[in-house]
Order: sequence, then structure tokens, then C-alpha cells
Amino acid sequence: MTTESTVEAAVGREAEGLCFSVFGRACPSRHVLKDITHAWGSLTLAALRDGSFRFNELRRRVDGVSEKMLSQTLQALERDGLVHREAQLTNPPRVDYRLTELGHEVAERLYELISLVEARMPEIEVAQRGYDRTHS
Amino acid sequence: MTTESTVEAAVGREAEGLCFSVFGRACPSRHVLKDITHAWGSLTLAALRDGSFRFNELRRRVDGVSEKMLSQTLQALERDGLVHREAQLTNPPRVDYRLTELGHEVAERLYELISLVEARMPEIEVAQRGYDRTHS
DNA sequence: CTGCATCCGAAAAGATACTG
DNA sequence: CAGTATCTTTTCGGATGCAG
Repeated sequence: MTTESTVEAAVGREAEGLCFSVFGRACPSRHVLKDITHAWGSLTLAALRDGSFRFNELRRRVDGVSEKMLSQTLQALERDGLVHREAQLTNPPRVDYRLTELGHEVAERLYELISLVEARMPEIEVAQRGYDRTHS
Repeated sequence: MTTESTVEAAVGREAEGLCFSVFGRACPSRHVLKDITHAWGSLTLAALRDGSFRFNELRRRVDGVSEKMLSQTLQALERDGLVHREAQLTNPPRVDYRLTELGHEVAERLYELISLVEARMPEIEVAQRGYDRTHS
């Protein structure tokens, strides 16, 4: 699983029309990957791992996201079937967002990635300082 | 592992100065996550899972990336210590890129995410069509 | 409270031409 | 071959105003 070839096999299978490959320029899966890996997309999905949240709760959790970007991000993720939006037409209105089953699977993998990055940050900062030193 | 809280614990620990949290607006780990999850960043890392490649080989593998974006992406990934660049000052010049050990760990997790997205694309496309139909 | 619509400057991406 | 420089186009993202 971890040693199989990434690109050739995928592109080959995609060319045969048997599957999707993000490496293909026009493959729809690339748009979805972009929705997810877009900075706000990944943070929003990761934030939703903990449960169901209202709009402004999410906004506080994803520190620094603007209203507009969170709104756009949630729409893209909802469209891809990763996030479920539940609106109650009360006054004041209440809208809850939570992950779908698929969204949960994606968020888990994203979280593994985020955890790794966070855990290795000291090492990464050393690399950055070394790079900045030698590349003036 | 899959059930622990994502945001509160992380932000709490970050506030104590004990770790990094991508959910923090000013945390350096967020920049690294952005380098990786940037569309070209993730595709480049995934493409490098297969081994060592030259600049134009990579460009062909990551279908659609421009010279400029690949160059910028590789520089960011090299700075973060995820990609190793080996230049031979021959004529014509030859430059090889490969993952570092840390880059490999990141690429594996990224690949899990990409595989999931590709495998679930049919389901995602159904969701998209449903969304587009109801949100005209 | 939960958003969407609009405008605007800043930033990033893309295309193209050029250099060592 | 491996990029850099430059220019144009697109997108990002914040601010504001408004509706349900």
C-alpha cells in the first residue's frame, strides 16, 4: 500500500476511463482535492472533527478566517458532500454544520497530516533557518 | 487517537507554549500546512513518492503546473525540509528532487487523503449534482 | 444570529520570453 | 535543462451594508 507507484498507475487507469487521478489536469478529483486542501477547507474540516458547530462557533475555532471565506468554504464542502448543513428557521436563526460520513473519513486523514506537521514543527523550523541562512 | 478533541486541546497547549497548533492564527505550523496543502504543494509531494525526479519530469507528472509554480512550490517545500534538491553543475545542468525522510512521512499521509478522494469521487459527484440542482 | 451581495486593493496564478 | 523576469489575468480576502 505504501510502496505502490503514485502517478503512472493512476494516470494509466484514468486514461482507460477506469478511475480518477488528481494528477490529471482536467480530472474532477483535482477540484475536490483543492476544496479540501485549500487552507480554510482543511482547517474547517479538521475543526468539525469534534462535532457539530454553529457558524460563529466555527469562525472562532478556525482562528483568522473571515466571514466570507468561511461561508464560501462551507458551501464548497457542502457541495462535495463532506459537510452537512442543518438550518432551523427560528428567530433568531440557528444553523449547525457537521461532517458527513465521508467528510469524517476525509477529516481523519487530514488530521493525521496536521498532527504530523505539528509534531515535527521543531525540525521544520530548523530546516527553514538553515535554508534562509544559505539562500540569503 | 481518532476520538480526541481537535481544537480545544491544541489551542490550550499552544497557549501554554508547549506545542504548535494550526488553528492558531499566528502559529508557524499553519504556514507549513499551507505549503503542503496548497494544490501544487500536495500534488508535488505525492508525485515525489515514486522516487527522484528532474524538474521537467516533475512538470510532466504534475499535469498542468506551470514552470513558475513548480519552481516556487519546490522552493517552499525545500525550505520546510520536505524536499531535497541535488544540482549537478554540468552542461546541460541536471537537478534532481527527492523527498526527505520527513517529506516521505508527509507524502504518505497526503497520499492516503488523495486515494480516499479518488476512490470516493463517484459519490462526491452525486453530491455535487444534488447540490447544484437544489441551489440552482 | 446567520449569512449573502458588492466593492476594492492585494496577492497569487498563468502565459510568455529570455538567460546561464 | 533548469530555471528567472515580466506582464496579464484571476482569485483572495477584508470591509461594509443588508436581509431573513
